[in-house]
Amino acid sequence: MKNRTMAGSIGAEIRQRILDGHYPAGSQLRQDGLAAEFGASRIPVREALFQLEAEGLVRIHPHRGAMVAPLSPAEAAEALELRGALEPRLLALSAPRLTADDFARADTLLDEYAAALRAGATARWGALNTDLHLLLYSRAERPRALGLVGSLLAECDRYTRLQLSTDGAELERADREHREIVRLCRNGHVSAACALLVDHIAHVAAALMAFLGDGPGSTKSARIV
Amino acid sequence: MKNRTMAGSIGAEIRQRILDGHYPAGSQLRQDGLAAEFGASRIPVREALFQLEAEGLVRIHPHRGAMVAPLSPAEAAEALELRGALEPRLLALSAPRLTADDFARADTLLDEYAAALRAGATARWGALNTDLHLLLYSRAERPRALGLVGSLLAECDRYTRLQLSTDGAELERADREHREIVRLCRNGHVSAACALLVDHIAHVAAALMAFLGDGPGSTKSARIV
DNA sequence: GGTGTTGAAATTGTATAAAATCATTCGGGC
DNA sequence: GCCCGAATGATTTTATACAATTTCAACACC
Repeated sequence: MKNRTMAGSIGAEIRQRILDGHYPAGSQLRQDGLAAEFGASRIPVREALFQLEAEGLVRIHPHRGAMVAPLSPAEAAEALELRGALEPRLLALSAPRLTADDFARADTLLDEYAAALRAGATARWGALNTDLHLLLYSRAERPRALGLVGSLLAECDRYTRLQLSTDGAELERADREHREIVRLCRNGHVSAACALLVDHIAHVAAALMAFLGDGPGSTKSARIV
Repeated sequence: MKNRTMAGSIGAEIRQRILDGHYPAGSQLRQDGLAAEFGASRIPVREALFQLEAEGLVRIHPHRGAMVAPLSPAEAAEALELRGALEPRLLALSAPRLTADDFARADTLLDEYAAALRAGATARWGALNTDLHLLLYSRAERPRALGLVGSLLAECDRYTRLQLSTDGAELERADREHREIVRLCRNGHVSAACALLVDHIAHVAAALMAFLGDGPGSTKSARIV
C-alpha cells in the first residue's frame, strides 16, 4: 500500500474493481459491505466514494447511497468529445519537451501492449493505454488538464472493455496509431502527431458508438445499464 | 438551507466564503474551527472539503490539513486555457437550442450586471458572470462539461476579483462583449458568437496575465499567494 | 382492482471519542 | 556554535454509537 491514508488506498482499490468490471455498472455500493470487505470503518469508505464521484466513476444520491456510474452512449460520447478537445492541445504542448527517457518508456509501454495483444490479455490494455496517453502529455505542465484527461481515459476504458469482448480488431488499429503518434513525436512532427491523435480519438469514438448502437440487446441503454 | 445534507450546505457556504475572499488564498482551513463555526461535527466538514478539493478550490495534504488553493498565474492561465477550449464548443451546441425564456433570463442577468456595474458592487459580478455563461451553455446537453466549466468559472472569479480591485474598466468591456454574444445568439449567428466568445476569453486571459505580471509586489507569486 | 397510507427494516448521515500521524521545540552531542 | 534526535503538542484520521431519512411491503380504503 503506497497510499498514506486508508481512504486513499480504499479508493484506489474500488476504482480498480470498477474498471475491472468486478463491480458492474449501476450496482449499488453499500458502505457497510465495503467497510466490512476492507476491514475498515465506513468513514474512509465514504471519503473514497466521494473522491470517485469527483472522477465520474460513482454516483452518489443523498440519503440513497452510491452506485457505480451507469454506462450510457451519451456519456461515452461526451467523454470522448472532451478528450478530443483536450488531448491534442496537451500533446502539442508536451511533444516538443519529451525526453529520451520518455520515449524509452513509451517504447516499453508499446511493447507491453503488443505482448498483451498477442496474449489476448485485454485486462492489461486499459491501464497501458492510459499510461501511454498520459506519458505523452506529461511534459505539457498542465496538471489540472492532465488529471482531468486521466479521469476521462479511465471512464473510456470502461466502455472499451465492453467493446473488446466482441471486437478485438480495434486493438491492432489502436496499436498502429499509437506507434505512429510516438514516431511522429520523436521525429519532431508535432502537428502531424496532433492531427493523427485527433483521428485516433475520433475513430475510437466512431467505433464505440457503432458498437453501442448495434449491441446484442434491443435498446441501447437497456443493454448497457 | 436548500441542501438536503449538512455536508452539502457547509460546502456551499465554504465555497462562497472562498470566492468572497473571506477565507484568503493559502489560509489553513482547520476542521475543528469550521465545525465549531457551523455548529456541526467535523465529519460533514471533511466531506465538504473533499468536494471543494475536487472543484479545485481547496488543497488537501494528507495528515497536514486543508488550505484554500493558492492563486498562481500558472493556474489562472491553465483555467482560462481550459475555458477557451471548452466554452466555444458548448456555446456552438447550446446556442441554437436556447429558448425565449433563456434569452429573457439572460437579459435579466445583463441588467443586473449593469446595475451592479453602476453601483460599483463588484461582489455581485462573479456570480452574475458565472450564471450568464452557464445559462448560455445550458442547452448543450453536456452535463459533465457544464459542471467542469462551472468549476473553472468559479476559479477564474477568484482572480478576477483581485484584478477588479484596481482596474474596473475591464467590467465594461466584459459587459459589452456579453451583450454582443447574447445578441448574436438570439439572431442565430452562432459561429460569430463563438468567435466572439473566443476573443472574450482570450482578452480576459491577456488582461489578467498583464495584471498578475505587473502587480504592486515585486515578484508575482509572492504578491498573489 | 387500484391507490394511498402507515409501519418496520435497512441504509445513510452525523456526533462523539479514541488512535495515528505530523510539526515543533527542547535537550544533548559533535 | 550548529546539527541531530526524542518528547510534546496540535491536528488529522479512523472507529464506534446514535439519529434522520428513505424504501419496501402490508393493509385499509376508495
